[in-house]
Amino acid sequence: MDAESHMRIGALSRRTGVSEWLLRYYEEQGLLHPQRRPNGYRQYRDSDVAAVGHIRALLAAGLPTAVIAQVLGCVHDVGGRLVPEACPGMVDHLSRERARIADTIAHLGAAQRALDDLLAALPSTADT
DNA sequence: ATTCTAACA
DNA sequence: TGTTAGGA
Repeated sequence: MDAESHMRIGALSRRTGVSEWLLRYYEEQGLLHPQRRPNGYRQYRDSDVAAVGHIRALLAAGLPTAVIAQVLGCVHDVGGRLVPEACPGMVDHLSRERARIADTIAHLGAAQRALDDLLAALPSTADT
């Protein structure tokens, strides 16, 4: 019932929907560490399919690749779930990152309201 | 056919 | 980013 436990870049690309180009980029950034075959081809493990999913999730969270590399090293995959593992400060670091984003949103909201006030006070636009 | 690295218009 | 060259 087990699918191929190893695959080359093309197969991983199809299984994840992530381009080969991006897959190589992830490796450059230290997010994936495929083994190499004698011929130099990258050999990915079945678990890399899930790993790519995690990478995309972390990327969607706005984390820089350097941080993602750290996080991946502090996490243990249990049935698709990311479980923190012996890396004190990681969850805290992520929480502070979250707080920083909330702060940025607050500032943007204030800027938006200020612009709304400005626009409301401006003469109506009647061009033609 | 597939992948690899490197380099270019 | 893409693409192409030149190999293995």
